[in-house]
Amino acid sequence: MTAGVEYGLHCLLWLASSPGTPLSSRDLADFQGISRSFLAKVFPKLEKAGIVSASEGINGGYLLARQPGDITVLEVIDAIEGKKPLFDCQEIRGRCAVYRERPPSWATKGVCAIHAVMLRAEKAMRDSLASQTLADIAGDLGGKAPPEFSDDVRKWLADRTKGRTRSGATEDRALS
Amino acid sequence: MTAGVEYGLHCLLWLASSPGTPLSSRDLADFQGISRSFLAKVFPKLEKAGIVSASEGINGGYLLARQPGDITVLEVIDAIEGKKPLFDCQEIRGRCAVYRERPPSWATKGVCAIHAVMLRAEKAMRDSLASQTLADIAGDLGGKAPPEFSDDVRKWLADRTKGRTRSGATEDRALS
DNA sequence: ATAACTCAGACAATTATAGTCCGAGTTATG
DNA sequence: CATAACTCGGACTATAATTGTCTGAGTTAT
Ligand code: FES
Ligand code: FES
Repeated sequence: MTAGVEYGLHCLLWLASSPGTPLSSRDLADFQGISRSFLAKVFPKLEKAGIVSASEGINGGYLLARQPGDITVLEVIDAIEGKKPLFDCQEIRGRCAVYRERPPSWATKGVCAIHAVMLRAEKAMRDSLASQTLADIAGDLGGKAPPEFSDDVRKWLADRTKGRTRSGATEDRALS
Repeated sequence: MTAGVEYGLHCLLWLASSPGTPLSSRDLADFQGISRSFLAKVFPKLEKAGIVSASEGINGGYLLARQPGDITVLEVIDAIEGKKPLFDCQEIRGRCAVYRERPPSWATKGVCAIHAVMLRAEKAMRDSLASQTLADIAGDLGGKAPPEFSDDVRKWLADRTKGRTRSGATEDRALS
C-alpha cells in the first residue's frame, strides 16, 4: 500500500472538518508537514474519481464533492492507487514442461486454485475497507481532540489566507 | 504481493503430490519453466520457516516438513515476503503545523483512526488466507486433471533422474 | 493590468523487486 | 578411495515502481 494513500486520506479528513470553505493542496501540505508537489499529484486523481471538486483562483482549493458518509475508504484507495490487483497471476501452470509448449485446455480452464484463494482474500480486504466511510473515521478521531483544538486549526488557516494580499508575502514560514 | 509467492506455492503443491521422494529446486524450476536461480532463493526462506526440509547430495532436494493440511497459505506468504505490513503508517498526524514541532500527547496516543481501518482490513485478509491449507488447494486442483496426467508427471521426473549418471549428460533440454 | 495564487502534467532520485552469478558442501558412481 | 555431478546457500546486478521535485498554463482578487 503506497504512502500517497495515507496523505490523501488525512487530507480528506481535514476537508470533511471544514465544509463550505475550500482548502488548497499547498496549505494542506504545509499544514501537515508533507511535500507540496507530491500532494499536488495526488489530488487530481481524487478529482477524476469524483471524490473532491476543484475551484481555481487565488482563494480556490478543493472541496468534498459528496457527503463524508457517502465516501468509502475503498473508493479513495482505488482512486489513488489505480485499482491494481493484490496478486497478479502469471499463469505459470500453463508452462509445465510435460505439455511441451501447448498446454491442454483442462489445465488453463477457469481460475487457478491458488489464484482463487488470493482473490477471496482480496475480496475480504476490500469488503472491510468498503464498510468504512470518512464519516466513521472522523467520528472515531473527533472524540480525542479537546474542543479548543478545532478553533486553533481555523485560526491557523485564517492567518494563512490573511497573508494573501499584494503586500504581505506569504513566504515558506511553515517549512524549515 | 510478490511473484515469488506464486512460484513457491505452486512448488509446494508439487511437493505435496509426491510425498516421500525429494524434489530439487532445479527440477521444479525446469518443470514449471521458471528461473532456476530465483527459485533457489525462495526455498531457503521456506526451510527457515519450517515448511520444507532440505536433503543434500546428488539425489537430494526438498520435502514437505509437515502434513499439507497443517500448512496454511498465510504461513507460506509470511515466510517468503517477510511479514511486512500492508500499510506502514508514517505518523503524519504528529507533524501538524499547529503543534509547532512538539505534538501534544493526546494527538499521538493510541493508533490513528486511519491506521486502525487498515489494520482491520489486513486482519480480514490474513484470516482469509489462514483458513486455507495446502490440502484444500490440492483438493480443488486435483479434480481437474485426468488420471493419466499424474503418471506423465512421474515419468517426466523419472526420466530426469535417470540421466544423473557419469555418462549421460543432463544438458538443458528443458530450456530454450 | 497586475501579481500571486491555483491546478496540472512532465522530469529525476530513490527504493524494492526480479533475476543472475558463483562458491562450499554432500552423495552416488566407478 | 577419487571423481564428478549434483545439492544448497548467499552475494551481486538489472529492472520496475514509487517517492519526490520541477516548471508551465490558467484563474481570480487586488
Ligand atoms: S497459475 Fe498463477 S496462481 Fe496458479
Ligand atoms: S498518522 Fe498514519 S494513518 Fe494517520
